[in-house]
Amino acid sequence: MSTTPLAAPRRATITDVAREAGTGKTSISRYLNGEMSVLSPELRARIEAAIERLNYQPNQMARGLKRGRNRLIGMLLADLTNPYSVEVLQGVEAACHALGLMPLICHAANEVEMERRYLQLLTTYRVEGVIVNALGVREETLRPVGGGGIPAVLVDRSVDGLVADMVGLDNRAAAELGTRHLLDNGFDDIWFVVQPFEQVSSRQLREAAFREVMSGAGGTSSDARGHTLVLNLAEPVAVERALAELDRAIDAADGPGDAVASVTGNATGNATSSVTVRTGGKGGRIALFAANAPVALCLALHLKARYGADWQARVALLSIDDPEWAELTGITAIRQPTYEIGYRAVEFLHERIEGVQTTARDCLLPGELIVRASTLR
Amino acid sequence: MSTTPLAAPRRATITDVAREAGTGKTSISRYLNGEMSVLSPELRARIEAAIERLNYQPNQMARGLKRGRNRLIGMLLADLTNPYSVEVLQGVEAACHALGLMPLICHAANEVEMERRYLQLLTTYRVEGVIVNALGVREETLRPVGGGGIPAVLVDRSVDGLVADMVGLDNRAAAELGTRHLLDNGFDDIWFVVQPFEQVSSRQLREAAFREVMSGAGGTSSDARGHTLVLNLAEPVAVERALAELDRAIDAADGPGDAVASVTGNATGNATSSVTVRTGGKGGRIALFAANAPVALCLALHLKARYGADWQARVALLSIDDPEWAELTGITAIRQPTYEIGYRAVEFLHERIEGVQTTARDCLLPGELIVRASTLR
DNA sequence: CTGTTAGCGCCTTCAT
DNA sequence: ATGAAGGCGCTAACAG
Repeated sequence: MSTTPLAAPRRATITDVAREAGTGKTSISRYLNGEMSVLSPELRARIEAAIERLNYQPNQMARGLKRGRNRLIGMLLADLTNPYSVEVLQGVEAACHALGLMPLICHAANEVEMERRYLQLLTTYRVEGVIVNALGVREETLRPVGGGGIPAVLVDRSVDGLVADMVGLDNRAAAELGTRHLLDNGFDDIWFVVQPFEQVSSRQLREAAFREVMSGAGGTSSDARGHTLVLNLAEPVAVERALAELDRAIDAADGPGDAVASVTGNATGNATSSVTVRTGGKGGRIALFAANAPVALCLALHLKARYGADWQARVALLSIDDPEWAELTGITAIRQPTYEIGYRAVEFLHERIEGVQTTARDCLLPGELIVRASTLR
Repeated sequence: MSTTPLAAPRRATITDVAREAGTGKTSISRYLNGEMSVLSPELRARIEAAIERLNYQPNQMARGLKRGRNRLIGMLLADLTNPYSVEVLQGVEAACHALGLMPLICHAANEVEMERRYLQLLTTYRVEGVIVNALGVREETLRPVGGGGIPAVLVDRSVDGLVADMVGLDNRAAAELGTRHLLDNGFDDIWFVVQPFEQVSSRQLREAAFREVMSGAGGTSSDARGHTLVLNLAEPVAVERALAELDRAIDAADGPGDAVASVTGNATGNATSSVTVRTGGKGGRIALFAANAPVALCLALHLKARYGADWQARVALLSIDDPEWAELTGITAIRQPTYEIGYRAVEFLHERIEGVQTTARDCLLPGELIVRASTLR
């Protein structure tokens, strides 16, 4: 209704309130900090009124400066574009809310340089702790943080050389779960597709677990073959090359009866070639195991472009991460307990901030397999 | 390599640096603020060295307290789950980066109460301005902000009663673009599906523009029918009901030549069964115009569940917003210039912070139609 | 060119 | 139960 007044002179300070309430700053401060028991009901009422009248709101910065803690924590995200991040964030926010913390969210957009800058910026704002889910974090990058005295907890990936709490998916179990599912459903030619994993512990673990299960399966079941394909999403040409390799395998695997030889190598140039001989039947349908949602999306888009809307008839797709389009497209997925990951991360951090000195803890949460049409039969 | 030292005594202060450099705080301060021209090269070098040695990093909070500005701006998002928000955010971050601002990102998770709390919290941290993309913002909610003296710029929606800059999609043009596209491609039964739009200006505008075009079309072309369907995503039962209504329409419109009776009920048990007799030709295919991505996703999921993977053969889907799964599923979309929206918002805000006093400005950016298989033929 | 002196808004002894 | 004084880390006049 009424137009808001344009006059916005200057926010009331504690001094203003004191004057308005006819008392000293100390009492106001006490009121603000909830030390009610030490204030006469009378004074308390006056203060309350003054605050109301002046629409006073304490300046967090000033409080922080004085008491040394500003209730700010940093949350460094490598990639908000990844639904995983947003979901984790929800948990983080909920926990912060519950613990009276304010998360400073920083989005590095997959740029290592950004990560460094943000970390340094957070430090500059004297955040009380940091939750890190970054790409290029190396021990030295985090030095100003982990070492500099401000507590840090890692999400999804650990950083070697840096001892810190970390919380994330139980990668081994998840990769095993997925691989077994594929094997159990008769797929004997499985491609694990993952972004460059040398630097990222979670990817490493997933890939290793996949390989382990596959090699075990080789002995047990007929002769399942497992391949690892690296998909460097940041390098379009590398992606091209990797996908082409995949296409060859798919084409070769398709169709019944006749034997086909396929030579494959990985994208890093450090080619790991493998020769496989198919023996046919419907069972020849290849299965793709995407290490995370971005990879799965890339694969799905490519396959759809190449084989048409019906691409799933030729290839099965399973992904770690359960993005919103998974249900729509019918791919099976391993959903991460993202919300809880975020929540726990904050809890850990909070404990550290409160001075807990335990040795670094790891919290590995289980993933949930969501079977959809893609990997059945 | 080396384990990070656990000793993390206390961050160096400007005083420490001064002592270390054998000079006064003022010079340090000058150095920090880039007033190099006023420092002897010699002193400057000593300062540089001292800072390096102590790994000193100025305390932003303290600076902010003193100079009255902390370079912090608030960014209130109604729903980070909506890809739109994340994309806008990227623009915001880029702009902040360029302008030396630090965005404090707040995610209200579609809860009006949260929005209020965050707004108040931001105020408490003395942010210099706020970018608001909220759900339940009413003039009074923003009072502490817009009126309280701290500049605000609105994104995507305007708030009546509140005069402030706003930047967003040119909703009228976008809705027209989409509707015309549908009409041009022979669809004569179009459903505009939107979340409750009484409170949200952008939704209102889109719906109105849709209706306008449709009524115009009724006169010109044959006799196109336009419907508006409200989908309250927050109310599962309401969603059920709305989707059931849609199903009826789809069943009725479908199929060529021969008459077919189909009985349908929805899953809630609260069955709204309907017997329909199809009469039409291919032209009878209904088109759905989703007002944004969340709506489109909801529709797509439902349709897929009801009509199977081939649902697009029965219904065409066009959406404002171009989520990552749009390409995958082949629906046509109107992509918003999200990045630019975010970028401009920050620019506006920055100007306000710098004291620009112009009357409230609106910046309406055009959407881009991306035609895909769904709405062709 | 460089250092001294006051605060910014708040919390915290320490008296009263 | 209440208030006065000092200081958190930094900047901004003023002197030298």
